[in-house]
Parts: sequence; C-alpha cells; structure tokens
Amino acid sequence: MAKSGAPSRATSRGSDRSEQTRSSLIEAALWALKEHGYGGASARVIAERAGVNQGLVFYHFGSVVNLLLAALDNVSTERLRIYGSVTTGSKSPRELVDFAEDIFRNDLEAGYITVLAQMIAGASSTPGLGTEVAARIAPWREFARTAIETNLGGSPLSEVLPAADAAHAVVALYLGLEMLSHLDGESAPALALFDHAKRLAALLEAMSNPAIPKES
Amino acid sequence: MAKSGAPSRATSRGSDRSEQTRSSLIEAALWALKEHGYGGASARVIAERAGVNQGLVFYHFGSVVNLLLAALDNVSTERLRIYGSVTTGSKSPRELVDFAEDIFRNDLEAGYITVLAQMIAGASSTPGLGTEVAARIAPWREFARTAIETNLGGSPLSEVLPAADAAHAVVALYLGLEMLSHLDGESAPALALFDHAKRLAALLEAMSNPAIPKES
DNA sequence: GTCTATACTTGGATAGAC
DNA sequence: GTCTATCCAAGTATAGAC
Repeated sequence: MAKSGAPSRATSRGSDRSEQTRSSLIEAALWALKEHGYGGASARVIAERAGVNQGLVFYHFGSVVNLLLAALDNVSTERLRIYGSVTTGSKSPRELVDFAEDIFRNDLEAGYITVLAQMIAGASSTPGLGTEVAARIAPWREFARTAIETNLGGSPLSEVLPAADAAHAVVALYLGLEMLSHLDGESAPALALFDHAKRLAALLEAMSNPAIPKES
Repeated sequence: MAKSGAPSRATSRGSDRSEQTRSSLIEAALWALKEHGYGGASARVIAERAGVNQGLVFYHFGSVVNLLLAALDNVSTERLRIYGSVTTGSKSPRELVDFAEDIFRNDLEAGYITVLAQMIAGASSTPGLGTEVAARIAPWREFARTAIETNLGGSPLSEVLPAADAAHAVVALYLGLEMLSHLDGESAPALALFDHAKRLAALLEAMSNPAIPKES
C-alpha cells in the first residue's frame, strides 16, 4: 500500500508538496479576485502570483472556477471560525450596530466582501456558478439572520421587520457598500452610516424605555 | 465639401446606416450585460446578437469597453428622462417609499440595475474603467440624494441621517438587492422589504404627528 | 466612410514527461 | 502522483477591401 513516488517524507496525507501548491494557489486566487476582480482572475495570473506552472490549476482543481470556489470555501470557513464564536449573547440595538460595524470594517479590510461580490457578479458570466456560490455563502447569510434573531427577537422592531428580511437587507447593504467603496476608492461614506445607525439605535432604545435611566 | 461615397440619402448626419449599426450594437451590448454579465459581454457575442460583423465594434466604438460605456450612457439618459420629471413635489415618508419601490421594480425589470452592477463589478477587472463608470452613474446618485433631500429635508430624520448619507445607503441597497435577486433567481425577498419599509414609514409618520388623524 | 477578412494575444485545458 | 510543454478556442484589434 505504499503511496507512490517519493518515499522520503510520507507523513502528511496527500504529499505536502501537493498541499503546498494547493494552498499557494488558493492564496493567489484570493489575491487575484481582490486585485483584479473575477474577470482578471485567470489561471495564468493566479499561477504566476503563486509561482507555479499554470497547468497546475487544472491538475489540482480541474478548472479555474473550481479553484475560485475552493478559495471562497476557505474564506467562508475562516470567516465563520472568527465570527461564529462571537455570535452568542443578547445585545442591545446599539451593541448590535457596533458588532455589525466591527464585522464590516474587518471584512472590508480583509477583502472578504470584495471576494464575495466578485464571485456573485462573476456568476452571471459563468453558467452554473450561481448555485455554487449561493450554497457557499448561505452560512454567511444564516449567520446574519441568527445574529439579528437572537439579539432583536424580543424587540418590537422584530414585529414589523422579520429577522430573515432584515438579514437579507443587511447582507445586500454590505455588498452594495463594498461595491461603492471599491468604485469610489474610499470607504468613509460607508463607515459614516454606522455612526448614524448607532445614533438611531440609541434613539430606538430611548423610545422603548422612555424614562428608565438605570436598572442595572 | 461633398461628404464622400454614397450620394443617395445624405439627409441624417453620419449616414443612417452607421447610426443603425451603432444603435443595434448598443442594444446588443445591453442585452449581453444583462444576460451574460460583464465577463460574457465580448465583441463577438455582442456583434452576433446585433447581426453585424465583429470588427464593427472597434470601428464604431474603438473598443469593447467603450461600447459598454456608450450603452451605460444610453441607460443613464433614458433613466433620467423617465424619472427626472417625477422628482418634484414634497412627499410623506410613506409616499417616498412607494416612489422608491416603483423605481426599484421598474429598474429591476428593465435590467438597469443589472447593467449598473455588472459595470461596477467589471471595473475591478479593467484598469481605468472605474472612474468612467463613476462619472456616468453620478447623476443616478445625485437623483437619489435630491429625492431624499427635497422630500425629507424638513423631517426630524434628516437631523440624524443626512440626505447624502441616506442616498449612499439607498443606492448601495439597490445594488446589493439586485445582486442577491439575480443570484437567488427571485426578487420576492427584496420586494418584501418595501412592504416593511412602508409599515415603518407609516409608524414614523404616526409618531411625528401623534394624534392628528385628519387635517385636510 | 463603412465594413470584412485576417493577424495577433490571451486564456483554458490536456497529452505526455518525470 | 506531480508537473511541464503544447494545443486549441476565444477575444481584441487592424489592415485592407468595397
């Protein structure tokens, strides 16, 4: 049952040489998506960035699209690993906005939303890609829904605006803000919105508890 | 100073043969953007749809990107021609949401937002395209700002949320909702949001005028 | 001035080397 | 099993025909 060629270091499964090229290709794919968008994320560009032969994209992933999906998979799991643990605990509207801002800033800086937006937009150009992308970002959307649900579930706001619809709006807003930020080359207008949202949330809290300054 | 070749019908400037191919190319370009996205809007695909030789794209527009920008120009002017006249008149928040919904439904159906989103996303792949697109959609954004400004300028909401920032959010939301609608193949969740928004607007109105059922 | 046939470039994919 | 050299298709652009 000996694996095959090189007998030297058969420790990690799948030969760590293979694993190395795979991961460097994935990293390069993410870079390409952020830097050159979906249209500029070609096998050649990605391979050059990774410092490997262009054909390896197809050997390891079968197609460029599959590589991009694998990259998206990586981002998704990494993202959920970071934020998944923070989702617990009931928050006030203001704290929830703070939380949302943290995530947005972080995602924006890391380029996660760029990757997401480019993959969604690119799905229009590549038959069959849409459902794949949709499946992969379903956890993102579910995370948003849960965060809103568990933190505003009891609030009167949830009566007039169901968590599922609110989450849909939030995700859409994230996407749109990213695209405009990217287009304009500045994220200030997007970030300003969170300040306003915080003020609105504070107002909302004040209205819910009209005259209860402290209750510990 | 005779123009040149065909003397037969020199009525419309630029020879109407030329004008005809130009307009059919623009129409085909819009179709391609909606149907196949930025990445699928190639000279060959567009020309085939228009029923003309592929080289004409470059003769008439210089490059594919220029053709796409011309198409975006067409959409922009058409859109402003339709909505520009409706912008006047002060509306209540509820009426404003109604107005926004009308525009969104119309734009979505016509595919205008798709074209917009694809061009913005595609700008990441094509150097220099970003500024061109930004310049062309500036009127769209200005229109949103003005509509909010003139209709909610006096409202207490404008104190905590400036019209410029609100417009930014609205445009971003439009873009994001379109992308998700396109991805999921359904626009119901997006449209549901307008119902909620209408209810919220009604609530807002009721809160502003606590106990004035009629004043005619 | 308008259009077509052709040249050139880039990108996806695989047959075959190691 | 891993990778490279090579092939083929698609895309942009232009030289030259009408």
